[in-house]
Amino acid sequence: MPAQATILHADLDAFYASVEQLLDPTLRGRPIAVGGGVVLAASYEAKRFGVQGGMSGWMAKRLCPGLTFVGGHFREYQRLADQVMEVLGDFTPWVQRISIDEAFLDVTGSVHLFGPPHAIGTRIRERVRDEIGLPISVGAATTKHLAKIASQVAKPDGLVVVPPSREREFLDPLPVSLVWGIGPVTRQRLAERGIHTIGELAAYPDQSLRALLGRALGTKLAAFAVNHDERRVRRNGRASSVGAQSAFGRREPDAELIRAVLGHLADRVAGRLRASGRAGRTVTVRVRFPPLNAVTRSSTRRYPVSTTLTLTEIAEHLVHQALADHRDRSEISLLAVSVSNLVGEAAIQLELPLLPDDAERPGSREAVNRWAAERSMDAVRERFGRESVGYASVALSPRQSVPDDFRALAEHDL
DNA sequence: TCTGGGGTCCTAGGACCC
DNA sequence: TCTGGGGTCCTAGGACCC
Repeated sequence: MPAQATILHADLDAFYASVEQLLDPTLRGRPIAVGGGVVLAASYEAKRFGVQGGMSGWMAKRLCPGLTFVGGHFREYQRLADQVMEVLGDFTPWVQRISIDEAFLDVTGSVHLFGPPHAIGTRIRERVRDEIGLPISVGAATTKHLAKIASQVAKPDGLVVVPPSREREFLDPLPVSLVWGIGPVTRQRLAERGIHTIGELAAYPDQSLRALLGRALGTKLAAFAVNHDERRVRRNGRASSVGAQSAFGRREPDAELIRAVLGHLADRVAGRLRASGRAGRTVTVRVRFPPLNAVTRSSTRRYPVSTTLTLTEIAEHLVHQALADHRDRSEISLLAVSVSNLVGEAAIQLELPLLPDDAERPGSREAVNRWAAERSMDAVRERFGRESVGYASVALSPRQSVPDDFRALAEHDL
């Protein structure tokens, strides 16, 4: 029984951009960005100029005048990433995919088949390069967290193995921002205390850390500092919430706009819920007021929701509530709808007495009608495509909106 | 020319129950 | 007839991740 686990973190490099360069050889070696109005991904050649994901297109162009924007081949991203995950699965059944382009592998039991961590990492990188044509970085260590840091250090296109005896030596000089869970706000808060490196973080008293960052994060970081970290690689579970959002620039929040956008969002969300046989009791909306302040309103229902019409009505009510609380704001720039507190099919199909006609109550005539109408619409769409029937997609500055195929990449399994 | 979209987890206060 | 403590659920906001 091995006392120590061996965990790998495999992470495709500048994934979307690498796929574009794979598909079109004339793009190789050049600074490119996937996207347009906003940068969804940048190649390493572009990153050298400071171009980053999430950045607006004009800003990226200003940093890197030679930048080429390419339209996304979103289906290809999914297909190629799935192929990579299959390769990973050849080395161990213990693969935890954490996003489209990265995964943890527990290879503790694979060492007798494939050799030490360094050999496994090397073999994975060769196979992904030879069989799929993409660069991938790999980190290896005794915990997930450390393996992930190692792969970040390995990038681009590298392999870093942290031997168990040299963990402190490896970690201490690294910036705290490499620690999972430390973002800009926490990094700033730590910097104000003179903490910049992981070594300095480790030396900081646990109590003070908790006082500074709150119980959960403080405890987590304290545990991390002494390497008492979560190391179990779980296989992937199901999502616990489903949502959709749409940004549309500054608009006056008139009732018509709100109904149109929410109808569209609710359609996406409820459609995915029905497709996976789930429904959720809590409906949350988010309203963003320019430039970036957002408020949320939520409502937990007695019965789980999965029809577009019901979800739209609830969301509309919540949005109007939020707007009423912020009458001073004359414009909004984003609406979001999400459903949580999910339950499975069995819990949805409750038979209840058919008394008052409440659209949210399972078994009521109205609920059955809605459900049936939308299920038949789902069926038509399945055969003839999403656009064939149903809620007209909202014609809001279409150049700003992101294609459905791109949205699908970010969806978690329901 | 301002900043996309899909998620998870934590905190804090209040309601309510035992 | 005042007080207490714990647990659970809900709501709103926020940090963070990819």
